[in-house]
Amino acid sequence: MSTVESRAATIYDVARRAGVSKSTASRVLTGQQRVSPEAVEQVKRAAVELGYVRNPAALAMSTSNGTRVVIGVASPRSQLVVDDYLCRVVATAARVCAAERIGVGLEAFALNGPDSFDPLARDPTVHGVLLINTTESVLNAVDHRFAGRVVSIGVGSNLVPAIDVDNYLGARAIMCRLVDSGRRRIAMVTGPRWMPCLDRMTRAYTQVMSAAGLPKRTVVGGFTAESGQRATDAILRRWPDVDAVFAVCDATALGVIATLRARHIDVPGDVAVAGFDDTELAYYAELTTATHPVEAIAEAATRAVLAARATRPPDMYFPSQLVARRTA
Amino acid sequence: MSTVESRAATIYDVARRAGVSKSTASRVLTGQQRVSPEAVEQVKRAAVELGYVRNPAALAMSTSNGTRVVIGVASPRSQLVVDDYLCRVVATAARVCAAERIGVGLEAFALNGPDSFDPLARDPTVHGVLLINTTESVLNAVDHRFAGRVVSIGVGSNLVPAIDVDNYLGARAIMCRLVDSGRRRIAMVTGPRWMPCLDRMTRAYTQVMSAAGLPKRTVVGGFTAESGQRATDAILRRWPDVDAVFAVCDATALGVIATLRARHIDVPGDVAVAGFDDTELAYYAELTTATHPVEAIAEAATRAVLAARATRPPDMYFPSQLVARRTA
DNA sequence: CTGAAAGCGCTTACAG
DNA sequence: CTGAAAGCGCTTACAG
Repeated sequence: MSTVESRAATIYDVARRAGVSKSTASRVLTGQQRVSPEAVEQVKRAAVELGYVRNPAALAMSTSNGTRVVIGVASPRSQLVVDDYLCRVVATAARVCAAERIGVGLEAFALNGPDSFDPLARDPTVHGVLLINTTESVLNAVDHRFAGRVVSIGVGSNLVPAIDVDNYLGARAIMCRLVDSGRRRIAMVTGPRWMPCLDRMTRAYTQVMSAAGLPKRTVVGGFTAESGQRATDAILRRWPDVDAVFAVCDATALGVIATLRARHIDVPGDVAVAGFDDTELAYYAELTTATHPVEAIAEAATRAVLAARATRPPDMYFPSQLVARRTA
Repeated sequence: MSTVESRAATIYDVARRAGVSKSTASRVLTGQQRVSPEAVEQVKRAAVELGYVRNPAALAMSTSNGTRVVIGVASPRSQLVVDDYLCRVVATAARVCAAERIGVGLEAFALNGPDSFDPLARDPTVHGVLLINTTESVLNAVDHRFAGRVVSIGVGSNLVPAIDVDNYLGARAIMCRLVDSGRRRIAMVTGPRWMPCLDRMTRAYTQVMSAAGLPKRTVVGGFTAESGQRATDAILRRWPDVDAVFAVCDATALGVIATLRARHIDVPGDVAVAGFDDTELAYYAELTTATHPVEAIAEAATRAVLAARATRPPDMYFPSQLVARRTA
């Protein structure tokens, strides 16, 4: 339908075609009240016919709307580690934002300090923020002016909605499978202590173990195979009778398996191992795990930020399904 | 050094601090001639002291500079398939662009037709384009006005520089290893026919085979394990005596290995298998492969697009190293 | 070499 | 309910 022009249609083109002023066209397009039904009708039609998409650069100039959605990754030493998970979030956001001609940026910021959010808050090019690996300290630093334009893929706050995987129920499903299949001396490899979105998984572990009258055994890990290796060393040293290990992510679980097998401990014969995320690696390693719909989460979070509603959107937790394979 | 303000510094702030006009400040900041050394000095200092980063939204308004770098993925049926590789490119671009407050977008566009580039060319929010999986037809559609602002991660053209892995030498190294280790009936699983950046790999295969006086055997594959499975079926049907398979990517090679082993064909005893990319999966599968420095390539390509030089940058081919493991 | 002015596309008080 | 005008931050002819 859109006419082929040498340049994209502007609001001026739309207004002229609809026979109204720029102001009226703008009111219609921004969905304001106080416009006659006819004007609404004309403008909307003109916009469709011209294939109009508003220029976010111009919007950013007149409001402080911003031209980009920043993916803000909280990390110690504010150094950016780009793993698989983060890549998928960024790519999804870039795809979703493209339809509105908004760009995506990727930045690390400091874990602590009340000013951690300042650079973003002061940057007029920032339309909204997707928080990754949030901490309470970061959440507290979020400016009120950002309400409705920040969401957290992780834990939320009064101001910031959480949109994340339901890793509590996912972890529960895994733990129940371990217990139901007769495992009793189950250790858990957690993530870094400062990452509160993993607390839900630790809670699931603790509750299932308590309910079954079993002793809790946790060690701190990271998101890498190497951390799984170190964790396994620690577990075997402290609890040589361990008969199952549950790790917060697949990469770690793979490191656990490799270390166990290197010590001639059979998986799953001697020790069952389960991860979380259901990555491609897990499929090849026949690893028991739980799904993590990263793209769906990232898309929902991005849309929430783009919408920039005045009110805080509700939290959303995406279901995680148990994927039973050979290792547990 | 930068003073903490409630808003980011504008060029007006810089000009005032330097004691010159906005125009002069702009000339200095854009690196034009015709400015006194003193003015240059003052303005530069003021910019540093204020932590000035120019607002790309405003730039985009006055020039047609654009606020985002679009990652344009050519694909049949213009449907976007986001794989690992693409994710890494997007995340890298998003990280590099963030420093200049530019955003990144991810879009698919049609493989054919002289108009495929039009929507991008007409969009004033587009600062530059990173082409992925380019074809000649797409390259021909690139507008002259985009010279210096498009680079191709793949094949290039007169107008568009290529920045990519040197998959010719990488493939050669793999082929030489296969031949040197005594393999003689070597099949190659190529990529989709329309993807010209893979021609360099096919050429390496052909040349090594010719030089060794061996017969060429190629089948078409994709970038997935399933395509490796189908390719293996075809290879075993046509050349049951095959003793090595070289696939254009690790995912395909893994599919090849799985299929061979399912048929009780030993890898590497009966058939050696090699891939390309050196992904994490390859490490776990002990797959012989060649490195593919995706992040370095994406960073170089992004910087070239951001620089937006008037002249076409030179082509760049990043070296690929052989990674010898168990499968070949 | 330098400044005042116009303009990019949009929104939003301000008058009607 | 509607239009004319100002303004967001920048660059670039246009005069000096």
